[in-house]
Amino acid sequence: MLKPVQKKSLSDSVFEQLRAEIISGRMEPGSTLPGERVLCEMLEVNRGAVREALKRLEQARLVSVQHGGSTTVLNFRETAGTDLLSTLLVTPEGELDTQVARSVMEMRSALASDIARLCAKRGREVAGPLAEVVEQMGANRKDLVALQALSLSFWGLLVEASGNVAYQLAFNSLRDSYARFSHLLTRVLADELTDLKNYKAICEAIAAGEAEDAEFYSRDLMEIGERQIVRVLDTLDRVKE
Amino acid sequence: MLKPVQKKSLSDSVFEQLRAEIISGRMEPGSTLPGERVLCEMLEVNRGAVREALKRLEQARLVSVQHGGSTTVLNFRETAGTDLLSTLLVTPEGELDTQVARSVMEMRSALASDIARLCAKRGREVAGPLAEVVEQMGANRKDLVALQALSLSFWGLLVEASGNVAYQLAFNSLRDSYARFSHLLTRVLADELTDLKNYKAICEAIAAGEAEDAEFYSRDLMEIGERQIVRVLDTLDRVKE
DNA sequence: GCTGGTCAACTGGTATGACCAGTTTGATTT
DNA sequence: AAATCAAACTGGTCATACCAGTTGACCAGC
Repeated sequence: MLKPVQKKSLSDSVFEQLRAEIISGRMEPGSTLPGERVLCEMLEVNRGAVREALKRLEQARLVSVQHGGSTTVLNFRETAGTDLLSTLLVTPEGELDTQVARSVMEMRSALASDIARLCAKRGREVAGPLAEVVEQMGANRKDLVALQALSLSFWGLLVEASGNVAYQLAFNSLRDSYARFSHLLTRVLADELTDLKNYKAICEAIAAGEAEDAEFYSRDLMEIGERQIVRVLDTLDRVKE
Repeated sequence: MLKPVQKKSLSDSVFEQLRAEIISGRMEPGSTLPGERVLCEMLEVNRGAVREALKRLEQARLVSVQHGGSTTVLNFRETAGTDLLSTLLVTPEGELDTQVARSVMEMRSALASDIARLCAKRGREVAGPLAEVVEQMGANRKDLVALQALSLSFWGLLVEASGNVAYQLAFNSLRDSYARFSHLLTRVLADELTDLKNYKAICEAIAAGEAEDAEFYSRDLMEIGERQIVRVLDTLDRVKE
């Protein structure tokens, strides 16, 4: 399968470079960035490119820039939003950050169960489309990659029907993080993806408006995958020592 | 109390204007934005300002711009991160969006209980500083505004000690949303803020490493505030009809 | 009739150099 | 020592030119 080649603009490169410096900690929170004109020289680009990159960093809450003053590095852990997760998931060395991965899995479990609960409470109309997805999962029970996509659809429907935008936005960030490593997780999540019984149970609980059941089965389902992934992460950590 | 006046740059204004158009739905997802040069004319600013604003919109995942092609509006509900919450909390008319507020409160409850649980599991060393905050809360039990700040410190410590970056980043967005209306919530949250017994119970559960207790008391505490706020939100909705 | 090439007219991306507007600094004045 | 003020920073705005992808109409050539 061929993928579209990714093309980066200058300001994108500048942005990524500065972001890496900040996230890695090489630029400490509170320290000041070089002036725009200096950055131009160092990076050998024009000032417009630098400014566009700085605006993006500001939007991501990684830096704070003030007219006349200087641009300072923020403590992103205390300011950034969840959209930074997919970036944090990759260490400066390009490897998977296991601690961040654990965080993502924990959040996934917590959100999923509450999403299902809310859905049973006030989004029962989604049970129909949901059942269709589960049916397709049944038809593709041997194709893990297809199941991955269907599972994402399943939870996408659920989170939308939950009527909770906060969860939806957090879900977006989790999904983006997931996308970065989905190919590695296909097999690790096999048990969860093929647990059709649980998907159906969630579906039925929502259709029946049984919030507690929906919450219970979701938590159960999530814990299956979380357990497996944590096991892999623990192994990874042990190997690296 | 005087507050520093906020000074907006041109690109900030452009950004906010376009963001409002997108969030309000006046610009539909999938539709294309006018070209940069056209925007310049319409907004009467130079192209640099427009481009900086577009970069920020891109970073916030509200639009997608491609070289040579056109700039299209994204469905922010399916792409943005939690940092958009504080913006969504205010309707185009400048009022509080009660549905978003409910979402925020629900997420708060879900996160808080899991944060406390994780803290008891692997962040017990925070019990000391935590106890200090609780002690200060006791000393200021009559000053609701002080209690608000201390409560934020309490949860800030907790989320940091939980060792879960995903929760920390989500917490940042919740905190920002909260900040916008904290003055209105001072009295509504009075019962929660003065429930010292519960704060202490959480504190002790964490010190003892009792994850289930920490989770239970947190959920209990959050539900106090959530119940009150939901009651107010329901009233607001009823009045507006 | 289809494929593939070419070209013009879009779109956004980069570059430059000037100037405006706040902030900081430090020498000067009181 | 404290207040003052002007240079020398910093970022913000601007106009203009040109580079670089994208699109679609058009036109060979098989």
